[in-house]
Amino acid sequence: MTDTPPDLETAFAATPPSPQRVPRRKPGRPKGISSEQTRARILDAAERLFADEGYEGAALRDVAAAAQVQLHAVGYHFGPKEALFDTVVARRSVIMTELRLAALEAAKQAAGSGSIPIATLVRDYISPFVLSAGRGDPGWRTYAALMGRLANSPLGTEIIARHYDSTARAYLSEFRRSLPGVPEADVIEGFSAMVAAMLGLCADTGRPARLADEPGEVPGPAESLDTLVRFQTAGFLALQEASDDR
Amino acid sequence: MTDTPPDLETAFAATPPSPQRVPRRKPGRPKGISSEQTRARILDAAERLFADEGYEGAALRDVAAAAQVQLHAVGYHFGPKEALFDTVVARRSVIMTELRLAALEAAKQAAGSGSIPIATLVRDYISPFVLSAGRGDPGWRTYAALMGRLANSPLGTEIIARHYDSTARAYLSEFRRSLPGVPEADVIEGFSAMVAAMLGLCADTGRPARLADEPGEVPGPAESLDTLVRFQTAGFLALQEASDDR
DNA sequence: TATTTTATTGTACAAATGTATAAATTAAAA
DNA sequence: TTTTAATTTATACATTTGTACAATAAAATA
Repeated sequence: MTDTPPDLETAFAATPPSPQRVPRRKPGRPKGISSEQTRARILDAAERLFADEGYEGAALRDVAAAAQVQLHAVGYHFGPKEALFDTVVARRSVIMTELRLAALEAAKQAAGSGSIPIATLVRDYISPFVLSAGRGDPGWRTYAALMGRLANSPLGTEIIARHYDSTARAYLSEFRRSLPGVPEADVIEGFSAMVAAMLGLCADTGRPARLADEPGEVPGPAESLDTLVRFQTAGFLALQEASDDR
Repeated sequence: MTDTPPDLETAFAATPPSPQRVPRRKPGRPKGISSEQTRARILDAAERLFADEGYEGAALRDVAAAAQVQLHAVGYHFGPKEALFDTVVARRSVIMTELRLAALEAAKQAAGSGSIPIATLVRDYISPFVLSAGRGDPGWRTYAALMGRLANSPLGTEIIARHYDSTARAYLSEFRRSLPGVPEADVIEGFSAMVAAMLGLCADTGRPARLADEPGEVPGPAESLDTLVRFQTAGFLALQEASDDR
C-alpha cells in the first residue's frame, strides 16, 4: 500500500516562487514613484502567490521579491500578513459588488412590480465574475483562482462572508421572490450550487481539459457562460416544479 | 480604505492546534499495539489538520501531537509530508471509487442496451459522497471538507486527478451516451458544476446557515441530497434541450 | 536461543518565516 | 526655509518547520 505513483513528485514540486533579485536602490523615499504604484505591485504579487500557494504557503518574502520590493515594504503598507490577505480580497470585491448590485437594480426596474426572471438573476450574478475572469486580464484571472481556492476553506469562508455575503443576501431575496413556494433552504442550496459551479469554472484548474477526449475543444470561462447560465437556471426552475407538485 | 472590520481578527485567530501532551512511554516497540492502529491514528489526525489548516498550514508536529505519537513516527510510517498527504486522500478514495463503480455497473445492467437516465447517473455519482459525509461518521465529514478544500487548488487538482479522474471518465462516458447531441465540452462543464456543488455542500462551511433568515431550518448534507440531485439533473437535461433546439 | 527486523522515544539542525528595529532619503507642510 | 511625515533599504531575531540521526525495546525469524 501507499505505493507512490510516478507523478506524485511532480505534483508537489511546485513553482520555485521566482526568487527574483530586487534591484539595488538608494534607501529613502524614491523620486518619481508614487506609493500607490508600490501598493498595487505588492497586491498584484500577493494575489498571485496566495492563489498559487495558499494563505499559509505564500511567504511574504516571495511576495516582496515578486513585487520588486524590499520585505519590509509589505509590512509597512499593509501591516501583518492577515491584513494583506484581506486587502487583496477586498480590492476587487468592491468592484464585483458594484457590478452585481447595479445589475440587480436594473433588473428590478425592468421587472416593475413583478418578479425578476430566474435566468436574469443567474446571469446577473454570475456574469460579472465569469467575464472578468474570462477576458484577458491576468489580474482578474488570478483573483478568480484565489476565490475558488477560498471557497471551501474555513478561513476563506470568513473572508467571503465579510466581503460577499451582503450582496448574496440581496440576490437571495430576489431569488425567493421569483421562486414562490420553494423552501428557503432549497433556494439557498441552489444558490450555493450556482456559486460553487461559477468558482469551479473560473478557477481554471485544467481538469475539464484533462477529462475531455479532445482537450482542444474545451472552451474558456467566458465562452462557457451561456451554458453555465442555462444549466443553473434549469436547476432553480426544477426546484420550483418540485414544490408545485407537492 | 483597508479599514479592518472588527471580526477580521477572529477570522484569522485559528484553532491553536491542541498541543496535547504526548504521554511518556518507553522507547522501543510497544507491547500490545499493532502498527496499523498507530498508522490509522496518524492518518485521522492528518486528515483533520489538512482539512482545517490546509496542506502548508498543517504542521507535522501538530499531526503527531493530535495522534498522540512522537514526531518521528509520522515520517517513519509515511515518509515525507507529501506522501502522508497523498495517503490521506488515497485511503478513502478507494472506498469512494468502489461504491461509485459498483453503482455504475448496476445501472448499466438495469439499462440493458439503452442509456442510463440522467437522474440515475447524477444520484449514483453524488450519493456515496454526500451520504458518507452526511451520516454521523466524523472521519468522512472531515474527508469531505478536505476534498472541498482541494477542489480548486493547483496541488489539490493534481491529487484529485490521480485518485478520481478515472472514475470521473467512466461516468462521463455514460453521461455522453445519455445526452446524445450535446457537445462534449458542455457535458464536462455540467459534470464539473455537479462536482463543485457536491463538494461545496459537503464541505460544510456554514455559509448556507449564515445566509438564511432562519438558520435553524438549513438541513445537513444528507437531507439535501434529493434537492441536489433534482437541481443537477435538470441542469443536464437543459443542455440536451438547448442542443435539440439548434 | 540468537539474530534480525520493526516500531518507538528523544534530540538535533539547518532552512524558512513573520515581525521588529535602525537608518537613510525624499516629499510635504509650517 | 525649517520641520515633520512618508517611504524605502538594510539588518536582526525568535519561532516554527521538515527532516535526519542515535538509542532502545519488543516482535519476528532463523
